[in-house]
Amino acid sequence: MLKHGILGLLNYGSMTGYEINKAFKDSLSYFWNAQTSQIYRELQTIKSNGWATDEVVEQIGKPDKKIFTITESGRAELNRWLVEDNTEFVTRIPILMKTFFRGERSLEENIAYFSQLEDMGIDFLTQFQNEPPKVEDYSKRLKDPMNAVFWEMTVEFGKMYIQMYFSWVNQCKMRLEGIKNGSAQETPERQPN
Amino acid sequence: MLKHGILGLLNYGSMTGYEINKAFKDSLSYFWNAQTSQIYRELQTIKSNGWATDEVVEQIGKPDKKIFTITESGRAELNRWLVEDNTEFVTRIPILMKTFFRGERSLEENIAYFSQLEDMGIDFLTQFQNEPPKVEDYSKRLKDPMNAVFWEMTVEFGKMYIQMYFSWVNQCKMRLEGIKNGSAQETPERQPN
DNA sequence: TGGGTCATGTAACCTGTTACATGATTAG
DNA sequence: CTAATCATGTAACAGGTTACATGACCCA
Repeated sequence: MLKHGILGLLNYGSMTGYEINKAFKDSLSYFWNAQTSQIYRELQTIKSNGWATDEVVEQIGKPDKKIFTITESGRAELNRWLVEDNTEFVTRIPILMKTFFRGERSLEENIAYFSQLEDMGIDFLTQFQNEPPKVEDYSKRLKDPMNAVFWEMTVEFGKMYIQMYFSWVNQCKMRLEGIKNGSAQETPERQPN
Repeated sequence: MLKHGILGLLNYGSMTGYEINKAFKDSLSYFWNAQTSQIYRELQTIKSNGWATDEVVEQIGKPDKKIFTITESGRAELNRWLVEDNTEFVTRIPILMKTFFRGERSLEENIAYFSQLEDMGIDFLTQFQNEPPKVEDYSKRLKDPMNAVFWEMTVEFGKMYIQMYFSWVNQCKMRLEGIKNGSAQETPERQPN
């Protein structure tokens, strides 16, 4: 998956590991985390699979750099992956894993927990609004405006997700507050379907 | 994370690896995939960390089974994890990774792609409605009704997520259909903020 | 006689995380 | 003088995936 993300970026134009890392942070990091070390490792694999070639360029006043260029075989692999029909719907959501077992802690602590989740969402949103995904810079060379349509779609997903997330968090918080204030119908003894 | 999920289940009552696997499929699998082999491996680690003990029980007409029981130290670890404040907001979403690079393919193919995403959502929803998360069975021994509140919250998240997902997919599909039918304002040349 | 349930895993590989390492240039 | 930017990674470990292996019992 990460391999194919890198391949996709290289398809926009030749880049160094450093640039890929930045491009990643500026766009894909909103829904996919990748460590710098992992990117360099994947580049090795990509090269040894023949999906890209590299060229070392010496620089004055700066460290040497290694520019990766996608090959025909790499482009074929990218397209194979794009067309392949195996993406799974289920995504690991760490927040839900924790929420699931929260019955173990006190009511007050759990109300605070949801406030904390709310804060996390706000932090993400702030970051998202201050430094919105900006792949545009990396693809000036790409004349095809269709790419931008898909970038926007992933951004749109992000916006809708955050909105949904906030309403979920608030709903959970309100429910716990209802229980705290002793409204009996909030505790599920025989909840309706 | 998986370790702590298993620990959480063991906290509801002693179980074999087989039962944990089933409990997982019936509840946590809606937001966390785990292979059977992985569960057995994690149980080894859990045991060697002293978070659970095991007891082999011979059976007639059935294979022997190994019942795991959470220890005080395991319960402490579960609570440490629950209280710990390190859950990251960003989740890897494979579907977005693919969508991001879809500009590479044709319009028609991309419209079909979103139909396919829609079908995936429908499949998930069907499965979700036919066999809804049912942890209840595994926790009859737990008198505390508070647990169910949190289980329901994760189910609620799932419902809201699917809804959001469907409206995103349809919105994307409609946008592509708009482009296909030649409405110029859909192609982003200078899109507004 | 064929498929489902019960019940255990191992081995190899791939992917992700954490910690460490180096060092010059440039802008404030 | 200090922090950021540029630019490369390695090593070790943790977590996830795929393939394989075994075998009895029960129900239709």
